[in-house]
Amino acid sequence: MQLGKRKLQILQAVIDDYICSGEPVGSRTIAKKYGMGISPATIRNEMSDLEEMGYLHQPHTSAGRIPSDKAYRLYVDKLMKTRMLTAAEAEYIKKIYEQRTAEIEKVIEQVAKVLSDITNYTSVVLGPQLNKVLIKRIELIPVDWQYALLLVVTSAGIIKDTIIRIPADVDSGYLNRVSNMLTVHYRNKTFAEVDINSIQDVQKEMMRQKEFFNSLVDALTESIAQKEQTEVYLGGTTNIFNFPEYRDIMKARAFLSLMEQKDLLYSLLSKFDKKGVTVVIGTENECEQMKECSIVMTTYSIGDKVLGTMGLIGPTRMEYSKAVSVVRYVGETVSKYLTSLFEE
Amino acid sequence: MQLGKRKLQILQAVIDDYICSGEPVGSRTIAKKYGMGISPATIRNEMSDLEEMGYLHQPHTSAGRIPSDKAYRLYVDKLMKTRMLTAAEAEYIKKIYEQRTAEIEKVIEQVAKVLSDITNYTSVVLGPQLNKVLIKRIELIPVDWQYALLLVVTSAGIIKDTIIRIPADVDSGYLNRVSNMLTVHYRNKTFAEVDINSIQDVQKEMMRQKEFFNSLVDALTESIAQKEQTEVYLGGTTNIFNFPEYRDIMKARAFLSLMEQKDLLYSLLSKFDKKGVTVVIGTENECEQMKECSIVMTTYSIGDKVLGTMGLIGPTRMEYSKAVSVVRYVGETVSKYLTSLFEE
DNA sequence: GTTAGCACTCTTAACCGTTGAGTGCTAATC
DNA sequence: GATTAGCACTCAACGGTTAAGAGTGCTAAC
Repeated sequence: MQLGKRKLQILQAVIDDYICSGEPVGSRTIAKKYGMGISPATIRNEMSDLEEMGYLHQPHTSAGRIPSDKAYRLYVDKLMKTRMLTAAEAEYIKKIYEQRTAEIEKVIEQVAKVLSDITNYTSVVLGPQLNKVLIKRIELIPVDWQYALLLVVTSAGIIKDTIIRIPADVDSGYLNRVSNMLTVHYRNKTFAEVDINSIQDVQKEMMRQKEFFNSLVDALTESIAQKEQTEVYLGGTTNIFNFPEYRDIMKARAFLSLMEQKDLLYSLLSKFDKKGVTVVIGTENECEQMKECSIVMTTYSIGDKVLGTMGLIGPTRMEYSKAVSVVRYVGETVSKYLTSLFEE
Repeated sequence: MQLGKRKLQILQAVIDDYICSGEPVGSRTIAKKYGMGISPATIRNEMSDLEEMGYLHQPHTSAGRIPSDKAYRLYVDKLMKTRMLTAAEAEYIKKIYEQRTAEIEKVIEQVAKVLSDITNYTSVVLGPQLNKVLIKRIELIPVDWQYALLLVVTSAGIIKDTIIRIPADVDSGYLNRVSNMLTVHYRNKTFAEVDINSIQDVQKEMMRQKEFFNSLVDALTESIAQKEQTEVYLGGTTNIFNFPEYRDIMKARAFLSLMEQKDLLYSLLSKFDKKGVTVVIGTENECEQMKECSIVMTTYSIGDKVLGTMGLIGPTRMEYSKAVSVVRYVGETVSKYLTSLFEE
């Protein structure tokens, strides 16, 4: 069976209505609200066809219809009208850049807040992925006789700092020499290329403090691993309570528990690293607990290096047009902002 | 009317039972479970007295009794048996110190997680309050031609770092001189003493870069303000769903929204800065939204300088003995750990 | 002072008819 | 042949009634 123009119109009407009401949509409602000069009976016939084709389904015999994930997919790909941001939205988004901070983490944090505030969905932003940036300088700064600060400056302006213990008999001249050596060695490499073997090369050159070098290696590798894992910023997690489908305590709980599992979120979202906006609808999600949610995601970058992922999570009956336009706009402007900050 | 020994026994039985069941406790239950050789009828009489005295109340005529906040207060102050930690609990708490990190924030984060995991309540830990530590050194480290890292090393080993913009014509020698000057000026002062006026003294000495100095002042003051406000670490926020009294979606939502308001939490909890464990029960809370919750809090310190606050939030029918013993133990051991790390 | 007995209260769960929204089918209409 | 009015049918939701159960308070006996 073909999807004629009228079927598409009706499908769109059902989706639009369901997205905003959350209640199954009946033929009468469509005839009245989206009146296109046909009677409820005709609409019923069409809807029956649409159900057979897998675009709609009924929760029970005497209820209206609900769009399936397949319908949302069609909607997002073909039917949806791209929506412009309102002036108020654009204005609100500017908040991100107002503080003019040079710390990428602060920007990201603000992005999470703004995304969820504007859309009333839950926002997730992954921190910059270190494996995609280049190391520019490594520095060891003595803090006191016991500790030093290990500073890694990258091409994205990200400064990864860890405090490490230093042996008592190490002086700042020595730390300086080590810093220089590390910098020479790793300049313009990625974190992935910083492997232990190559560090042992350096170690050979600097036999004097074997033990110290080991702890340095530990700190470097651990700090990379750590950062890679868990930098997940959330916004508006309690927004989920706005949706009647989450009135059920068990569902709300499952959702919020999922949001607490940062590592799971990270592994789910870090996959989407292609540019542009990606929409994952309900059962398209691989993760079992997300089968009733949709994700609208994009990436952010400095220049053309993709740094991380940002997006929205909500029920499958999401206002896709709004979500997509907001996510796209924020993703693009954040990338521009970061590029202007860090790209020479 | 006096609280005789038997009344206390009965009150304790009601509290114990209610804490673990969450259901109003009837006279029969007490006679059976906590049998002290008296009949339900006698217990009824005693309970009636206890109600008159304000220790118990009934949700409705034909229901059992529920302890009032006054009863919990008595329980916590007099009745409660101090409980030892189990071996498993003590073992689990060791996790905090295993990573042997020298970063206080990492420790705090781990504390929040461990507290909530062990107790199944929601944990709140306030980050170290900068106004209580002494500045040891201020350093400006050039990152690239545009940015420098402003590093403040304190007596608590806390390193506050902010990236600031520097003018193009500033060289590293100049930054060094400024660092030294700031360090000399502020060594052994608290953040509260770093005020703009005194900074302007320094500015006079360093007229060459007025503009730069202003941005430095901004960065310093803002970074202090920022840190003071919002360093709140949470653990186990969804634990609240374990309690039947939070089956009600509106209650759960109110609780979780409260937990999202970090600044409110901060202002609520930062008041408790005396040593030892503090318990605030239900309506004893000043904050309206917390009138149905209890807080069990303590402080953590380095040496004898109190740094911050940590604790648990749960329903008023909290397992106080467990909560208090866990919070006390964690507070003490964390303080010891931090002291061993940072105190010379 | 304590307790058995009993009437009373109030919540909770189950049951059941009613209502209303919405469908699918059929037959008439355009 | 597509469209539509009409109608019987289905099913969730709502409200009212009832029965069960938990617990009390009171009274009278121990």
